[in-house]
Order: sequence, then structure tokens, then C-alpha cells
Amino acid sequence: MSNREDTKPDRISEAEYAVMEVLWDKSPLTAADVCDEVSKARGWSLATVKTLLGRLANKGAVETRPDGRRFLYSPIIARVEYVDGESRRLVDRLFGGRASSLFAHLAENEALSDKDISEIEALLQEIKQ
Amino acid sequence: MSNREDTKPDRISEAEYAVMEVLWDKSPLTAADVCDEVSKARGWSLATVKTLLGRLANKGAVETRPDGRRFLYSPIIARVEYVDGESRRLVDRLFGGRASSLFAHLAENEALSDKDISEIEALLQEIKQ
DNA sequence: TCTTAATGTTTACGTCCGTAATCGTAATGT
DNA sequence: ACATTACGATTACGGACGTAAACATTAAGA
Repeated sequence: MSNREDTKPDRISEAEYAVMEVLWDKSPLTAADVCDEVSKARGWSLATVKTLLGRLANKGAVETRPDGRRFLYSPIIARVEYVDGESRRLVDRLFGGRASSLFAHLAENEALSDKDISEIEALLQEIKQ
Repeated sequence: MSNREDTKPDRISEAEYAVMEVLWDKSPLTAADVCDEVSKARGWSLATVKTLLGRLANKGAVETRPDGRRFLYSPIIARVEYVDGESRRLVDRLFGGRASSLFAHLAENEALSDKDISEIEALLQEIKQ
């Protein structure tokens, strides 16, 4: 058994994330619907998708609501929550917890286009209002 | 066998990263020295450290230079290279490849302190020189 | 009613990871 | 010369992951 509402949440794996993405985009969905969607990107079998949905349910990441003889799946954790966790992990692990270091790194390594930079400038203005 | 100078580089795992960190800080080092250093943070046995060094050598992430009957280990891939790869992975996976989206996310979620923001402003000025 | 299709559950299996013990060999101390 | 030590290499082992087949159940069609 995985953890259930007391321990720290299990991490969502790469493959599981692909499933979450379709549920974040639209939910609730049946397993078959999720499979259809996710198969556009990865070419998984229905069996695989069902395994992933089951694991996500165990991890408390998705919720299952019975609909006749089948289930409708919906995300429990929000996308922003997940994205935030992952971002923070990266910043903590590689940049000593300093987000500005991440930013500096991106800037130095040409990872920021001119467009990125002007967008960020605009955001900064907004933040400081 | 892992990949050897033709395939895409194997990823460096979490535990392996801890070993790389000490080598990035100072190198070359013997396995025992790496163990001493890394044991400050994680409490690994020498055996574990040797396993990790071996795996890193196979992955082509560290280089071994014989020194008498033992090896001196040095990083092959640079820290900035690794950090850049990981950062890009995050941006690609979660932000559709747009670094400014990552920035926006951090800004919206209070992950940026006032200090972060002023540092970033300064960086922006510098970039645009 | 009997077969078939749909769906969740269980089991499978190779790989990677974290963590380490064991083995083989060579050096070093006595 | 022999025992001990220091290393690298090999093997181990449980858990997570990616990927999926097999199984059980139940609804629906013939």
C-alpha cells in the first residue's frame, strides 16, 4: 500500500504525469477517454493507462467516482500544485533554494530569448504594480 | 552495459548527483575522500559511494585516473552542463519550453522574495547592458 | 440464456535506483 | 612468508517505473 493521507505525498512519475495532464485539461474522464487522449502523444495500450490510473488513485492524485459499472477519473491535486512542487524541488536541489539563481542561470545560458526577457520585464512591472 | 560515447548521455540520478557535487567542489579525489565529504550530508557507507562512482564512470560522467593501485576521480561533465540540462528539462516538461512561464509561475506563487525580484531586475539590466 | 464486450484488479517482468555486502587482488606491516 | 588492509569489481535485493497481459465481473447483445 502507498501512503494514505498522513505521510508526505508520493511523487508523480513521468508517465503518470502524462495521464494527469489529460485530466487537468478535461475531467472527469473514463479510462478509455484518457487512453484516447494520451495515446496521441505516447502510444500506450489501454492496459497501461489503467495501470497508471490505478497507481495515481493509490497515490491520492486522482479521485474515482463510480458511474454505472465504470469509474470517472478526476485530478485531486491541482496542476499548479504539482508544477510548484517540481519547480521548488529544482530550485532547492540545484540552486540552493534561490529562485534568482535559477533565473540567472537561464539568462547566462541563452535559455532566455529576447521575447522571454521582455515578457519577464512586463511581469516584473506588474508584480511591483 | 550502459551507453558509451554514441547514445544520448544517461541521466545522473539523485544519489549520483550528491557524489558529483563533491567532485565539482574539489577534484580529483579518491573514493575514500569522496566518501568522507559526502558522508557529511548523507550517511553513506564507503561501499555505496564506490557503487555510485562506478556507475558514474560507466555513464561517462566521471573520469578515473590511476594513481598507484587506486583511482582518482574527476568530473567529466561540468556542473553548469548538468544544471542546464535539468533546468531545460523542467522548462520543457512543465512550461512548454517557455522559460518566461516558469518565471511567471515562480512570481505568482510567492516563490520570489523581494530580494529575488530586485536581483532579477539587476540581472535584466545587465543582460540588456 | 449464452456469448461477448467493457472495465477495474492482479500479476508480470525487465530496468533503474538506493544501499550495501562480498569477492578478488595487490600492497603493507610484522 | 603471512596476515591484514585497501581498493576496485561483482553481486544482491527491495522498491519504483514503464509497459502490459491475464483475470474477474458484469452489462449488453444475439
